[in-house]
Amino acid sequence: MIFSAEDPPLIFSELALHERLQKALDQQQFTQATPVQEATIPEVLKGKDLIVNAETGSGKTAAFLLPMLHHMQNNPAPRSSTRGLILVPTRELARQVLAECEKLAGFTWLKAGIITGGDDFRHQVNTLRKNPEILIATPGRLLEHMENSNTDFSDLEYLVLDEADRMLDFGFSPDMLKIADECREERQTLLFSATMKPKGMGELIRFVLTNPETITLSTARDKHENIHQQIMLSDDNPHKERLLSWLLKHETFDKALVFSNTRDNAEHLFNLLDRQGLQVGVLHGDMDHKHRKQIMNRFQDGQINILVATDVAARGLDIKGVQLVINFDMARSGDDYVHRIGRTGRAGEKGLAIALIGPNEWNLMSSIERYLKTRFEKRSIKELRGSWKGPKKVKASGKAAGSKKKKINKKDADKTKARHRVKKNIGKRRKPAEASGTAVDAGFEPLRRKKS
DNA sequence: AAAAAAC
Repeated sequence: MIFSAEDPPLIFSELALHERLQKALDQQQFTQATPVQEATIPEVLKGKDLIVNAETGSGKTAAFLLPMLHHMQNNPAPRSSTRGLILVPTRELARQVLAECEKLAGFTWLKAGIITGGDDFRHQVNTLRKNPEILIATPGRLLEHMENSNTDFSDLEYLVLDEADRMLDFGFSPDMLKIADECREERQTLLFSATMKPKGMGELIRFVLTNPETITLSTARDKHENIHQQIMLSDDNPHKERLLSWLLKHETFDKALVFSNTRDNAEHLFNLLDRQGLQVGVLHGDMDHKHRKQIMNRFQDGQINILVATDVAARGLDIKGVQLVINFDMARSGDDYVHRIGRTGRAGEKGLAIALIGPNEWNLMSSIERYLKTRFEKRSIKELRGSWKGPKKVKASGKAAGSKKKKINKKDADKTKARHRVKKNIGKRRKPAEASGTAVDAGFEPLRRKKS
């Protein structure tokens, strides 16, 4: 099923949600449902298993919270154990989902609890004893509680995987399978992401879901119309650092998010910008939980306006005022890139995303361009212009290619590349189907040669 | 090759 955002918007009251939920929506002045909410809420209420694809910042969280809360509010089950379990990939995202849940459920008696690493274990045992209807959790700590028999999912009605492709990838899938195995079989399972590719994970999905319906909202990764995307070619990291400082000092933004591919480099960039007197913080998985919380709070309420982070901050986080995203290192895949830049341009706002591209990131960048079916705008800063102008033009078939004057018509060049790519892909499709799984998952991988 | 998620 494919929905278009061009249909007239639906007013929340038409969904006939429970009056106490409607009251919370009114209070927060949410009058119109977003397209993903409009498409998903009725289907969840019908009891279907769903795979939902919708772009970053389109309102997916409320799309699963509202129908869950509505159903629970209309069907009280005071003696039931956990009724809804929501799994997310990071602690920060868990806190955010909890906050949204508490807001929407504010006029009901429904309760939500949070179970993540880093927080006090015994305190969480107490939370679980109170038996809230909804649990929001990261997999690792939840499994510990499960092993200690602190949980009971034998009555579970809803299992939700937020950032579902991430939750089912290699890093998380063993934990996910263990958790899903303990959940009541007659439950309803909902998968949400901006970059979900059901074909790439057939077996996992069959294990977790029953007769799922797929809902795909248009423009998941095709358009990103409200995010202006640019690249800057850079010689090396020192050059990138000069570009970074320049951008942070000359661009106008309320908040900026800078992505680095490693924790070490995130720390390094933080120190660099901090020494320059910028209001900056850093976030990565090697920091203790208290510090992580503190930095997030400070970024949220504007005490710092620049956050340097690893991919811990790439998915799901909804921080008001992030108008600039800088990829100091290019994202490792097209999907990672989509999630990173999706921290800006949320809920119809405008945003700017700039990737600094070093000589060894050229191939990565162009494979992401092909994956997104887009061409990034090249930008350079006069005062900081580097010497590297991109890769040397490679000749097509041994004919003269040395002359720099000879410019290839851009459209022709694109066509040539497209043909080349199609041929490669045809070759791949003829291979046995088992190869397709990993190839599709990685985002840009289909365009790369396999390592035999 | 590397981020995240457990203690």
